[in-house]
Amino acid sequence: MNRVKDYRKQAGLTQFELAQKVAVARQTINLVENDKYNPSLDLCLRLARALHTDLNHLFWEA
Amino acid sequence: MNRVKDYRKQAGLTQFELAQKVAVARQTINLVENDKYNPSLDLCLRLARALHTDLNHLFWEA
DNA sequence: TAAAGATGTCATATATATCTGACATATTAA
DNA sequence: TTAATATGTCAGATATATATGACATCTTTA
Repeated sequence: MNRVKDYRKQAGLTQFELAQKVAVARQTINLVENDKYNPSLDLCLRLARALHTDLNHLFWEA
Repeated sequence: MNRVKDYRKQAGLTQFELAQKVAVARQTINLVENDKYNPSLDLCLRLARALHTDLNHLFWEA
């Protein structure tokens, strides 16, 4: 239950546009948003920067 | 340049003990601490919980 | 000292993240 | 309604995270 989709929509980006920003395939964004797998830390960092937030906001639940 | 080693030492754990807590091999902890590769988000989350901290403290640099 | 424990590293094997290409459906715009 | 765009998903291929076993070095303790 990460917050990638929320932050992406708030940024007005499509899955494809976000994928380009972080240099992965669109399918990868789709799978991450739907918790279909487990992204690498490096991808998580790129997502957080592309969405102007940080790791905790995207992926941490207290 | 993550902070896993700092938090592990502060917790008084060896690489082997931390590895057991998060259910990976000792070598995996060693490689993560020395930035030899790119752990999965799931492992990052387990490390953060085992070390009583969060993703940003372990892996985020402003 | 010597022995035990901790760490760094290698080589090989396996599981899985990620890619490419494709197609179906849903949503939005002409 | 049609055309274009966005999303969800599948199958097959490749790259890489992680495991296992082993060994060397360094540090700590008996």
